[in-house]
Amino acid sequence: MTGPRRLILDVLESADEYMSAEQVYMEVYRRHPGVGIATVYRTLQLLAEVGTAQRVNTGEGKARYKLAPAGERRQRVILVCSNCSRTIPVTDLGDQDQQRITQLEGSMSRNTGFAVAQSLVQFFGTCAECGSSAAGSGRHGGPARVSGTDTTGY
Amino acid sequence: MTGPRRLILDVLESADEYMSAEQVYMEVYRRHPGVGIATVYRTLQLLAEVGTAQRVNTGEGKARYKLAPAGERRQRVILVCSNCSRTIPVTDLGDQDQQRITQLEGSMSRNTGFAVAQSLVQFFGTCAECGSSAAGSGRHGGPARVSGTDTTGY
DNA sequence: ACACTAATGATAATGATTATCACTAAAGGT
DNA sequence: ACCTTTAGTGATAATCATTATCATTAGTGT
Repeated sequence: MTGPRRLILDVLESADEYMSAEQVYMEVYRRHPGVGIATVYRTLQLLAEVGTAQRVNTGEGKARYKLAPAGERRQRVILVCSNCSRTIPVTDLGDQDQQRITQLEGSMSRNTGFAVAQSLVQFFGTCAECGSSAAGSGRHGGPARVSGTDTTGY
Repeated sequence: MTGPRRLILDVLESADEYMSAEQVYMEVYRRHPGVGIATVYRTLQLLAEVGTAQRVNTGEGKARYKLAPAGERRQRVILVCSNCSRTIPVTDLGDQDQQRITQLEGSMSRNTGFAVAQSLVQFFGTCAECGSSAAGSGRHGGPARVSGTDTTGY
């Protein structure tokens, strides 16, 4: 664990949204100029391989990274706002929702023989802020919590 | 509807998997050299905008396209094999599975205020062929059907 | 035939990512 | 301490997918 790597890890730790490599680099640069962007890319790739970071592709033409939650989450759910292009990780998925994904996984495995190792569920649409505040293209909010008791089952 | 566009559409029609822009171009070229790759990109983008084609990002660093099914499917499920890198669209999702996704959408909307317009569920893992045949990196099979009565509910 | 527009093909330009390469710092052996 | 090896680094060139540019062409209506 070298200096630059530690720094990049810290930057990821202090973020709650998915960050692009460039965003990571800018923050790294702000805290300690002199670290090359190549190292950022290398380290992000390394972290993703090792499983420390998660990598997603939201369709912007670049990858985004986030620190993997402690409990080794195989199932990731993210909301991608088509308006402000925020990428909101759903950090605390409710039991019911988690089960739904697990059931989907089982269904795939059963019906197609595909052995699922990881799941990525992406919802595209309009985030709460963009939905209420007419339009605009601002930047706002934090990660989403979705747990809670889902009495309706819907 | 011009010649090149017709041709590109035909190519997409005759494929059952998601194709990269380059794959489309190669097939277009095979059938009728002279069509530029720029036109392929332009047309794919157009088709995706209009909703005729679906565009997904599997994490390879390039987009893949497939003709959108007739019934305007908002919910897409694809299996991405980490071994042979096949991208298998799940064309015929069972009612139960479809409902599960709809329920997930509802859950998001209810808990975070995010208005879901489209869903993309990606499962990463090992496809049946790669799973059984030890390893290797071949190319095989067609699209997956997942309907059928799911008695276990799992 | 004539002007007008949308579409095309070739190619340059861009943006994200990866590869190369010389250099440094840490680690090990002697 | 000295030499060797190795992993990691920063700068930068190279690559890959995609988009923009631009002159040319194919239609279309007059």
